Amino acid sequence: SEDESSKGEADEEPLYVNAKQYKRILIRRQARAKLESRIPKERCKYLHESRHRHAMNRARGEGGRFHSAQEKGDQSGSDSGSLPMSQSSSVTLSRG
Amino acid sequence: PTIDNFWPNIVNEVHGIAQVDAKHQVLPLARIKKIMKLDENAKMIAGEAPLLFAKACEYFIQELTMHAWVHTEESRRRTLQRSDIAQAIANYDQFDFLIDIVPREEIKPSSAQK
Amino acid sequence: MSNSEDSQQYVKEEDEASGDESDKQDSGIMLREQDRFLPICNIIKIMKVPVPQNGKIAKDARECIQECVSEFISFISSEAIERSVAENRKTVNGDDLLVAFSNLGFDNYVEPLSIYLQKYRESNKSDRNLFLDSSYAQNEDAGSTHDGKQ
DNA sequence: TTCTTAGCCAATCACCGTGCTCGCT
DNA sequence: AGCGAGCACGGTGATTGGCTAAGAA
Repeated sequence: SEDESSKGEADEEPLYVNAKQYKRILIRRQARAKLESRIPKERCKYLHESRHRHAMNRARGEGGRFHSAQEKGDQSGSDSGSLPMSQSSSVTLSRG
Repeated sequence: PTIDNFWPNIVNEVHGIAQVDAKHQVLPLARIKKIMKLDENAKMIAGEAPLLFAKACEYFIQELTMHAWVHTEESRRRTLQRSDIAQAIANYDQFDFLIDIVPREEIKPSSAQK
Repeated sequence: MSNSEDSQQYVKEEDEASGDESDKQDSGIMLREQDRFLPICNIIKIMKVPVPQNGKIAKDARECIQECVSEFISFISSEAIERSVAENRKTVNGDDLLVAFSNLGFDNYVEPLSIYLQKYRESNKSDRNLFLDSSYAQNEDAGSTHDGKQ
C-alpha cells in the first residue's frame, strides 16, 4: 500500500483502476510493448488478395449485391433478359 | 433482456446444455489458442482452455456490447459506435483492463463521464 | 525459374502485407490481423445478440470489440499461465483459467464456466467409458472427484 | 438539411478441425 | 497409462465490394 497509486506513462489512466486488475494491466502493457514492433500500425483494406479479386469478379445484381447464377463466357444471347422474374411481382427494393 | 438479468440468464442457459459439443463453436478454437500462444510465457495449453475461452468470449462480447448499446440509446442513435464502447468501458470497473485499448479520450464530447 | 531457395517468405501473396505506406520495420515476423484477432464475422454475429433487430453496428465498433476480445483472452491467459508456472506445471488447464477469472474480478464468469467445464469433462469421460470399457463397468457414481482404481 | 456509411447478397479458398506420430510426465 | 505439440489433409464457412437507404452530422 505505497505505490498503489496508479500512474500512467503511456496512456493517461484514471486516478484508480480495478485493484484486482491493476497488476495484470501493467504486465500486459509490457507484453504489448514487446509485440508492438511486429504489429502494423494500421489495418489493411482487406485480408486476402485472392478473396478481394474473387469479390471483384463476382456477378452482381443491380443494387450492387452479389448475385448467383453467373453465366461464364459469352454466349449468343438468345434472350437478353436478365432477371429471372418468376411472377409479376418484382419489387425488391427495400434494404439499402 | 436487461443488464441485471444477463448473468442469471447465462447460468440458466448452461444448465440447459445436455452435452457439450466442442465441435461447433461460434468462435474458432484454433484461433483462440493462437492468441493465447502470443504470450511468451505460454508453453503448453490444455484442450479445455480454448473451449472455456470460446464461451467466455461470447459472454464478454455480449456484455460489453449490451453496456455500450445503453449509451447508443442515450444519444438517441440507432448505430452503435466506438465512442459508446469507450463510455461503457469507463463506467464499469470490470472493463478497466481495456484502458489502453480504448483510451478515455475516445469518449465523444458533450457527454460527461462519471 | 522455379524457386531454388526461399529463406523465409512471410508474405503469402503479392499484396502489401505490412508495408502499407513506407513502414518496413520487422524485428522478427510481422503479425497479421488473422494472427491477433478472432474472425470479424463471428464477432459481429455475437454482437448482434443483445442489439435490437433494427439496430446497426458501426465498422469502428466491430473492430474495437475485436481488439477488446483479444486483449480479454491475453489478459486472462497471462494470469492463468502465471499460476500454472507457480505450481510447476507446463500446461495451462481449465482450473487455472477459472482461478484467473476469479482473481481478476470476473466473478460472474466463474459459475457458468465451471458448469460448462464440468459438463465437458463428463462428456469426454462418458464417451471414453462407452467406447473403451463398454463391457466393463458403466457405473455412474456421483461424487467421485478422483479416478478410483478398482 | 447534407453527406457519410452499414447492410445486403453468396462463391471461392484460407483456415479450422481431425487424425495421426512423437515427445513428456 | 494419458495428454499436448506438430504436422498433413480435406471440408467449409469467413471473407468480400457496389449500391443506396438509414441515419449520423
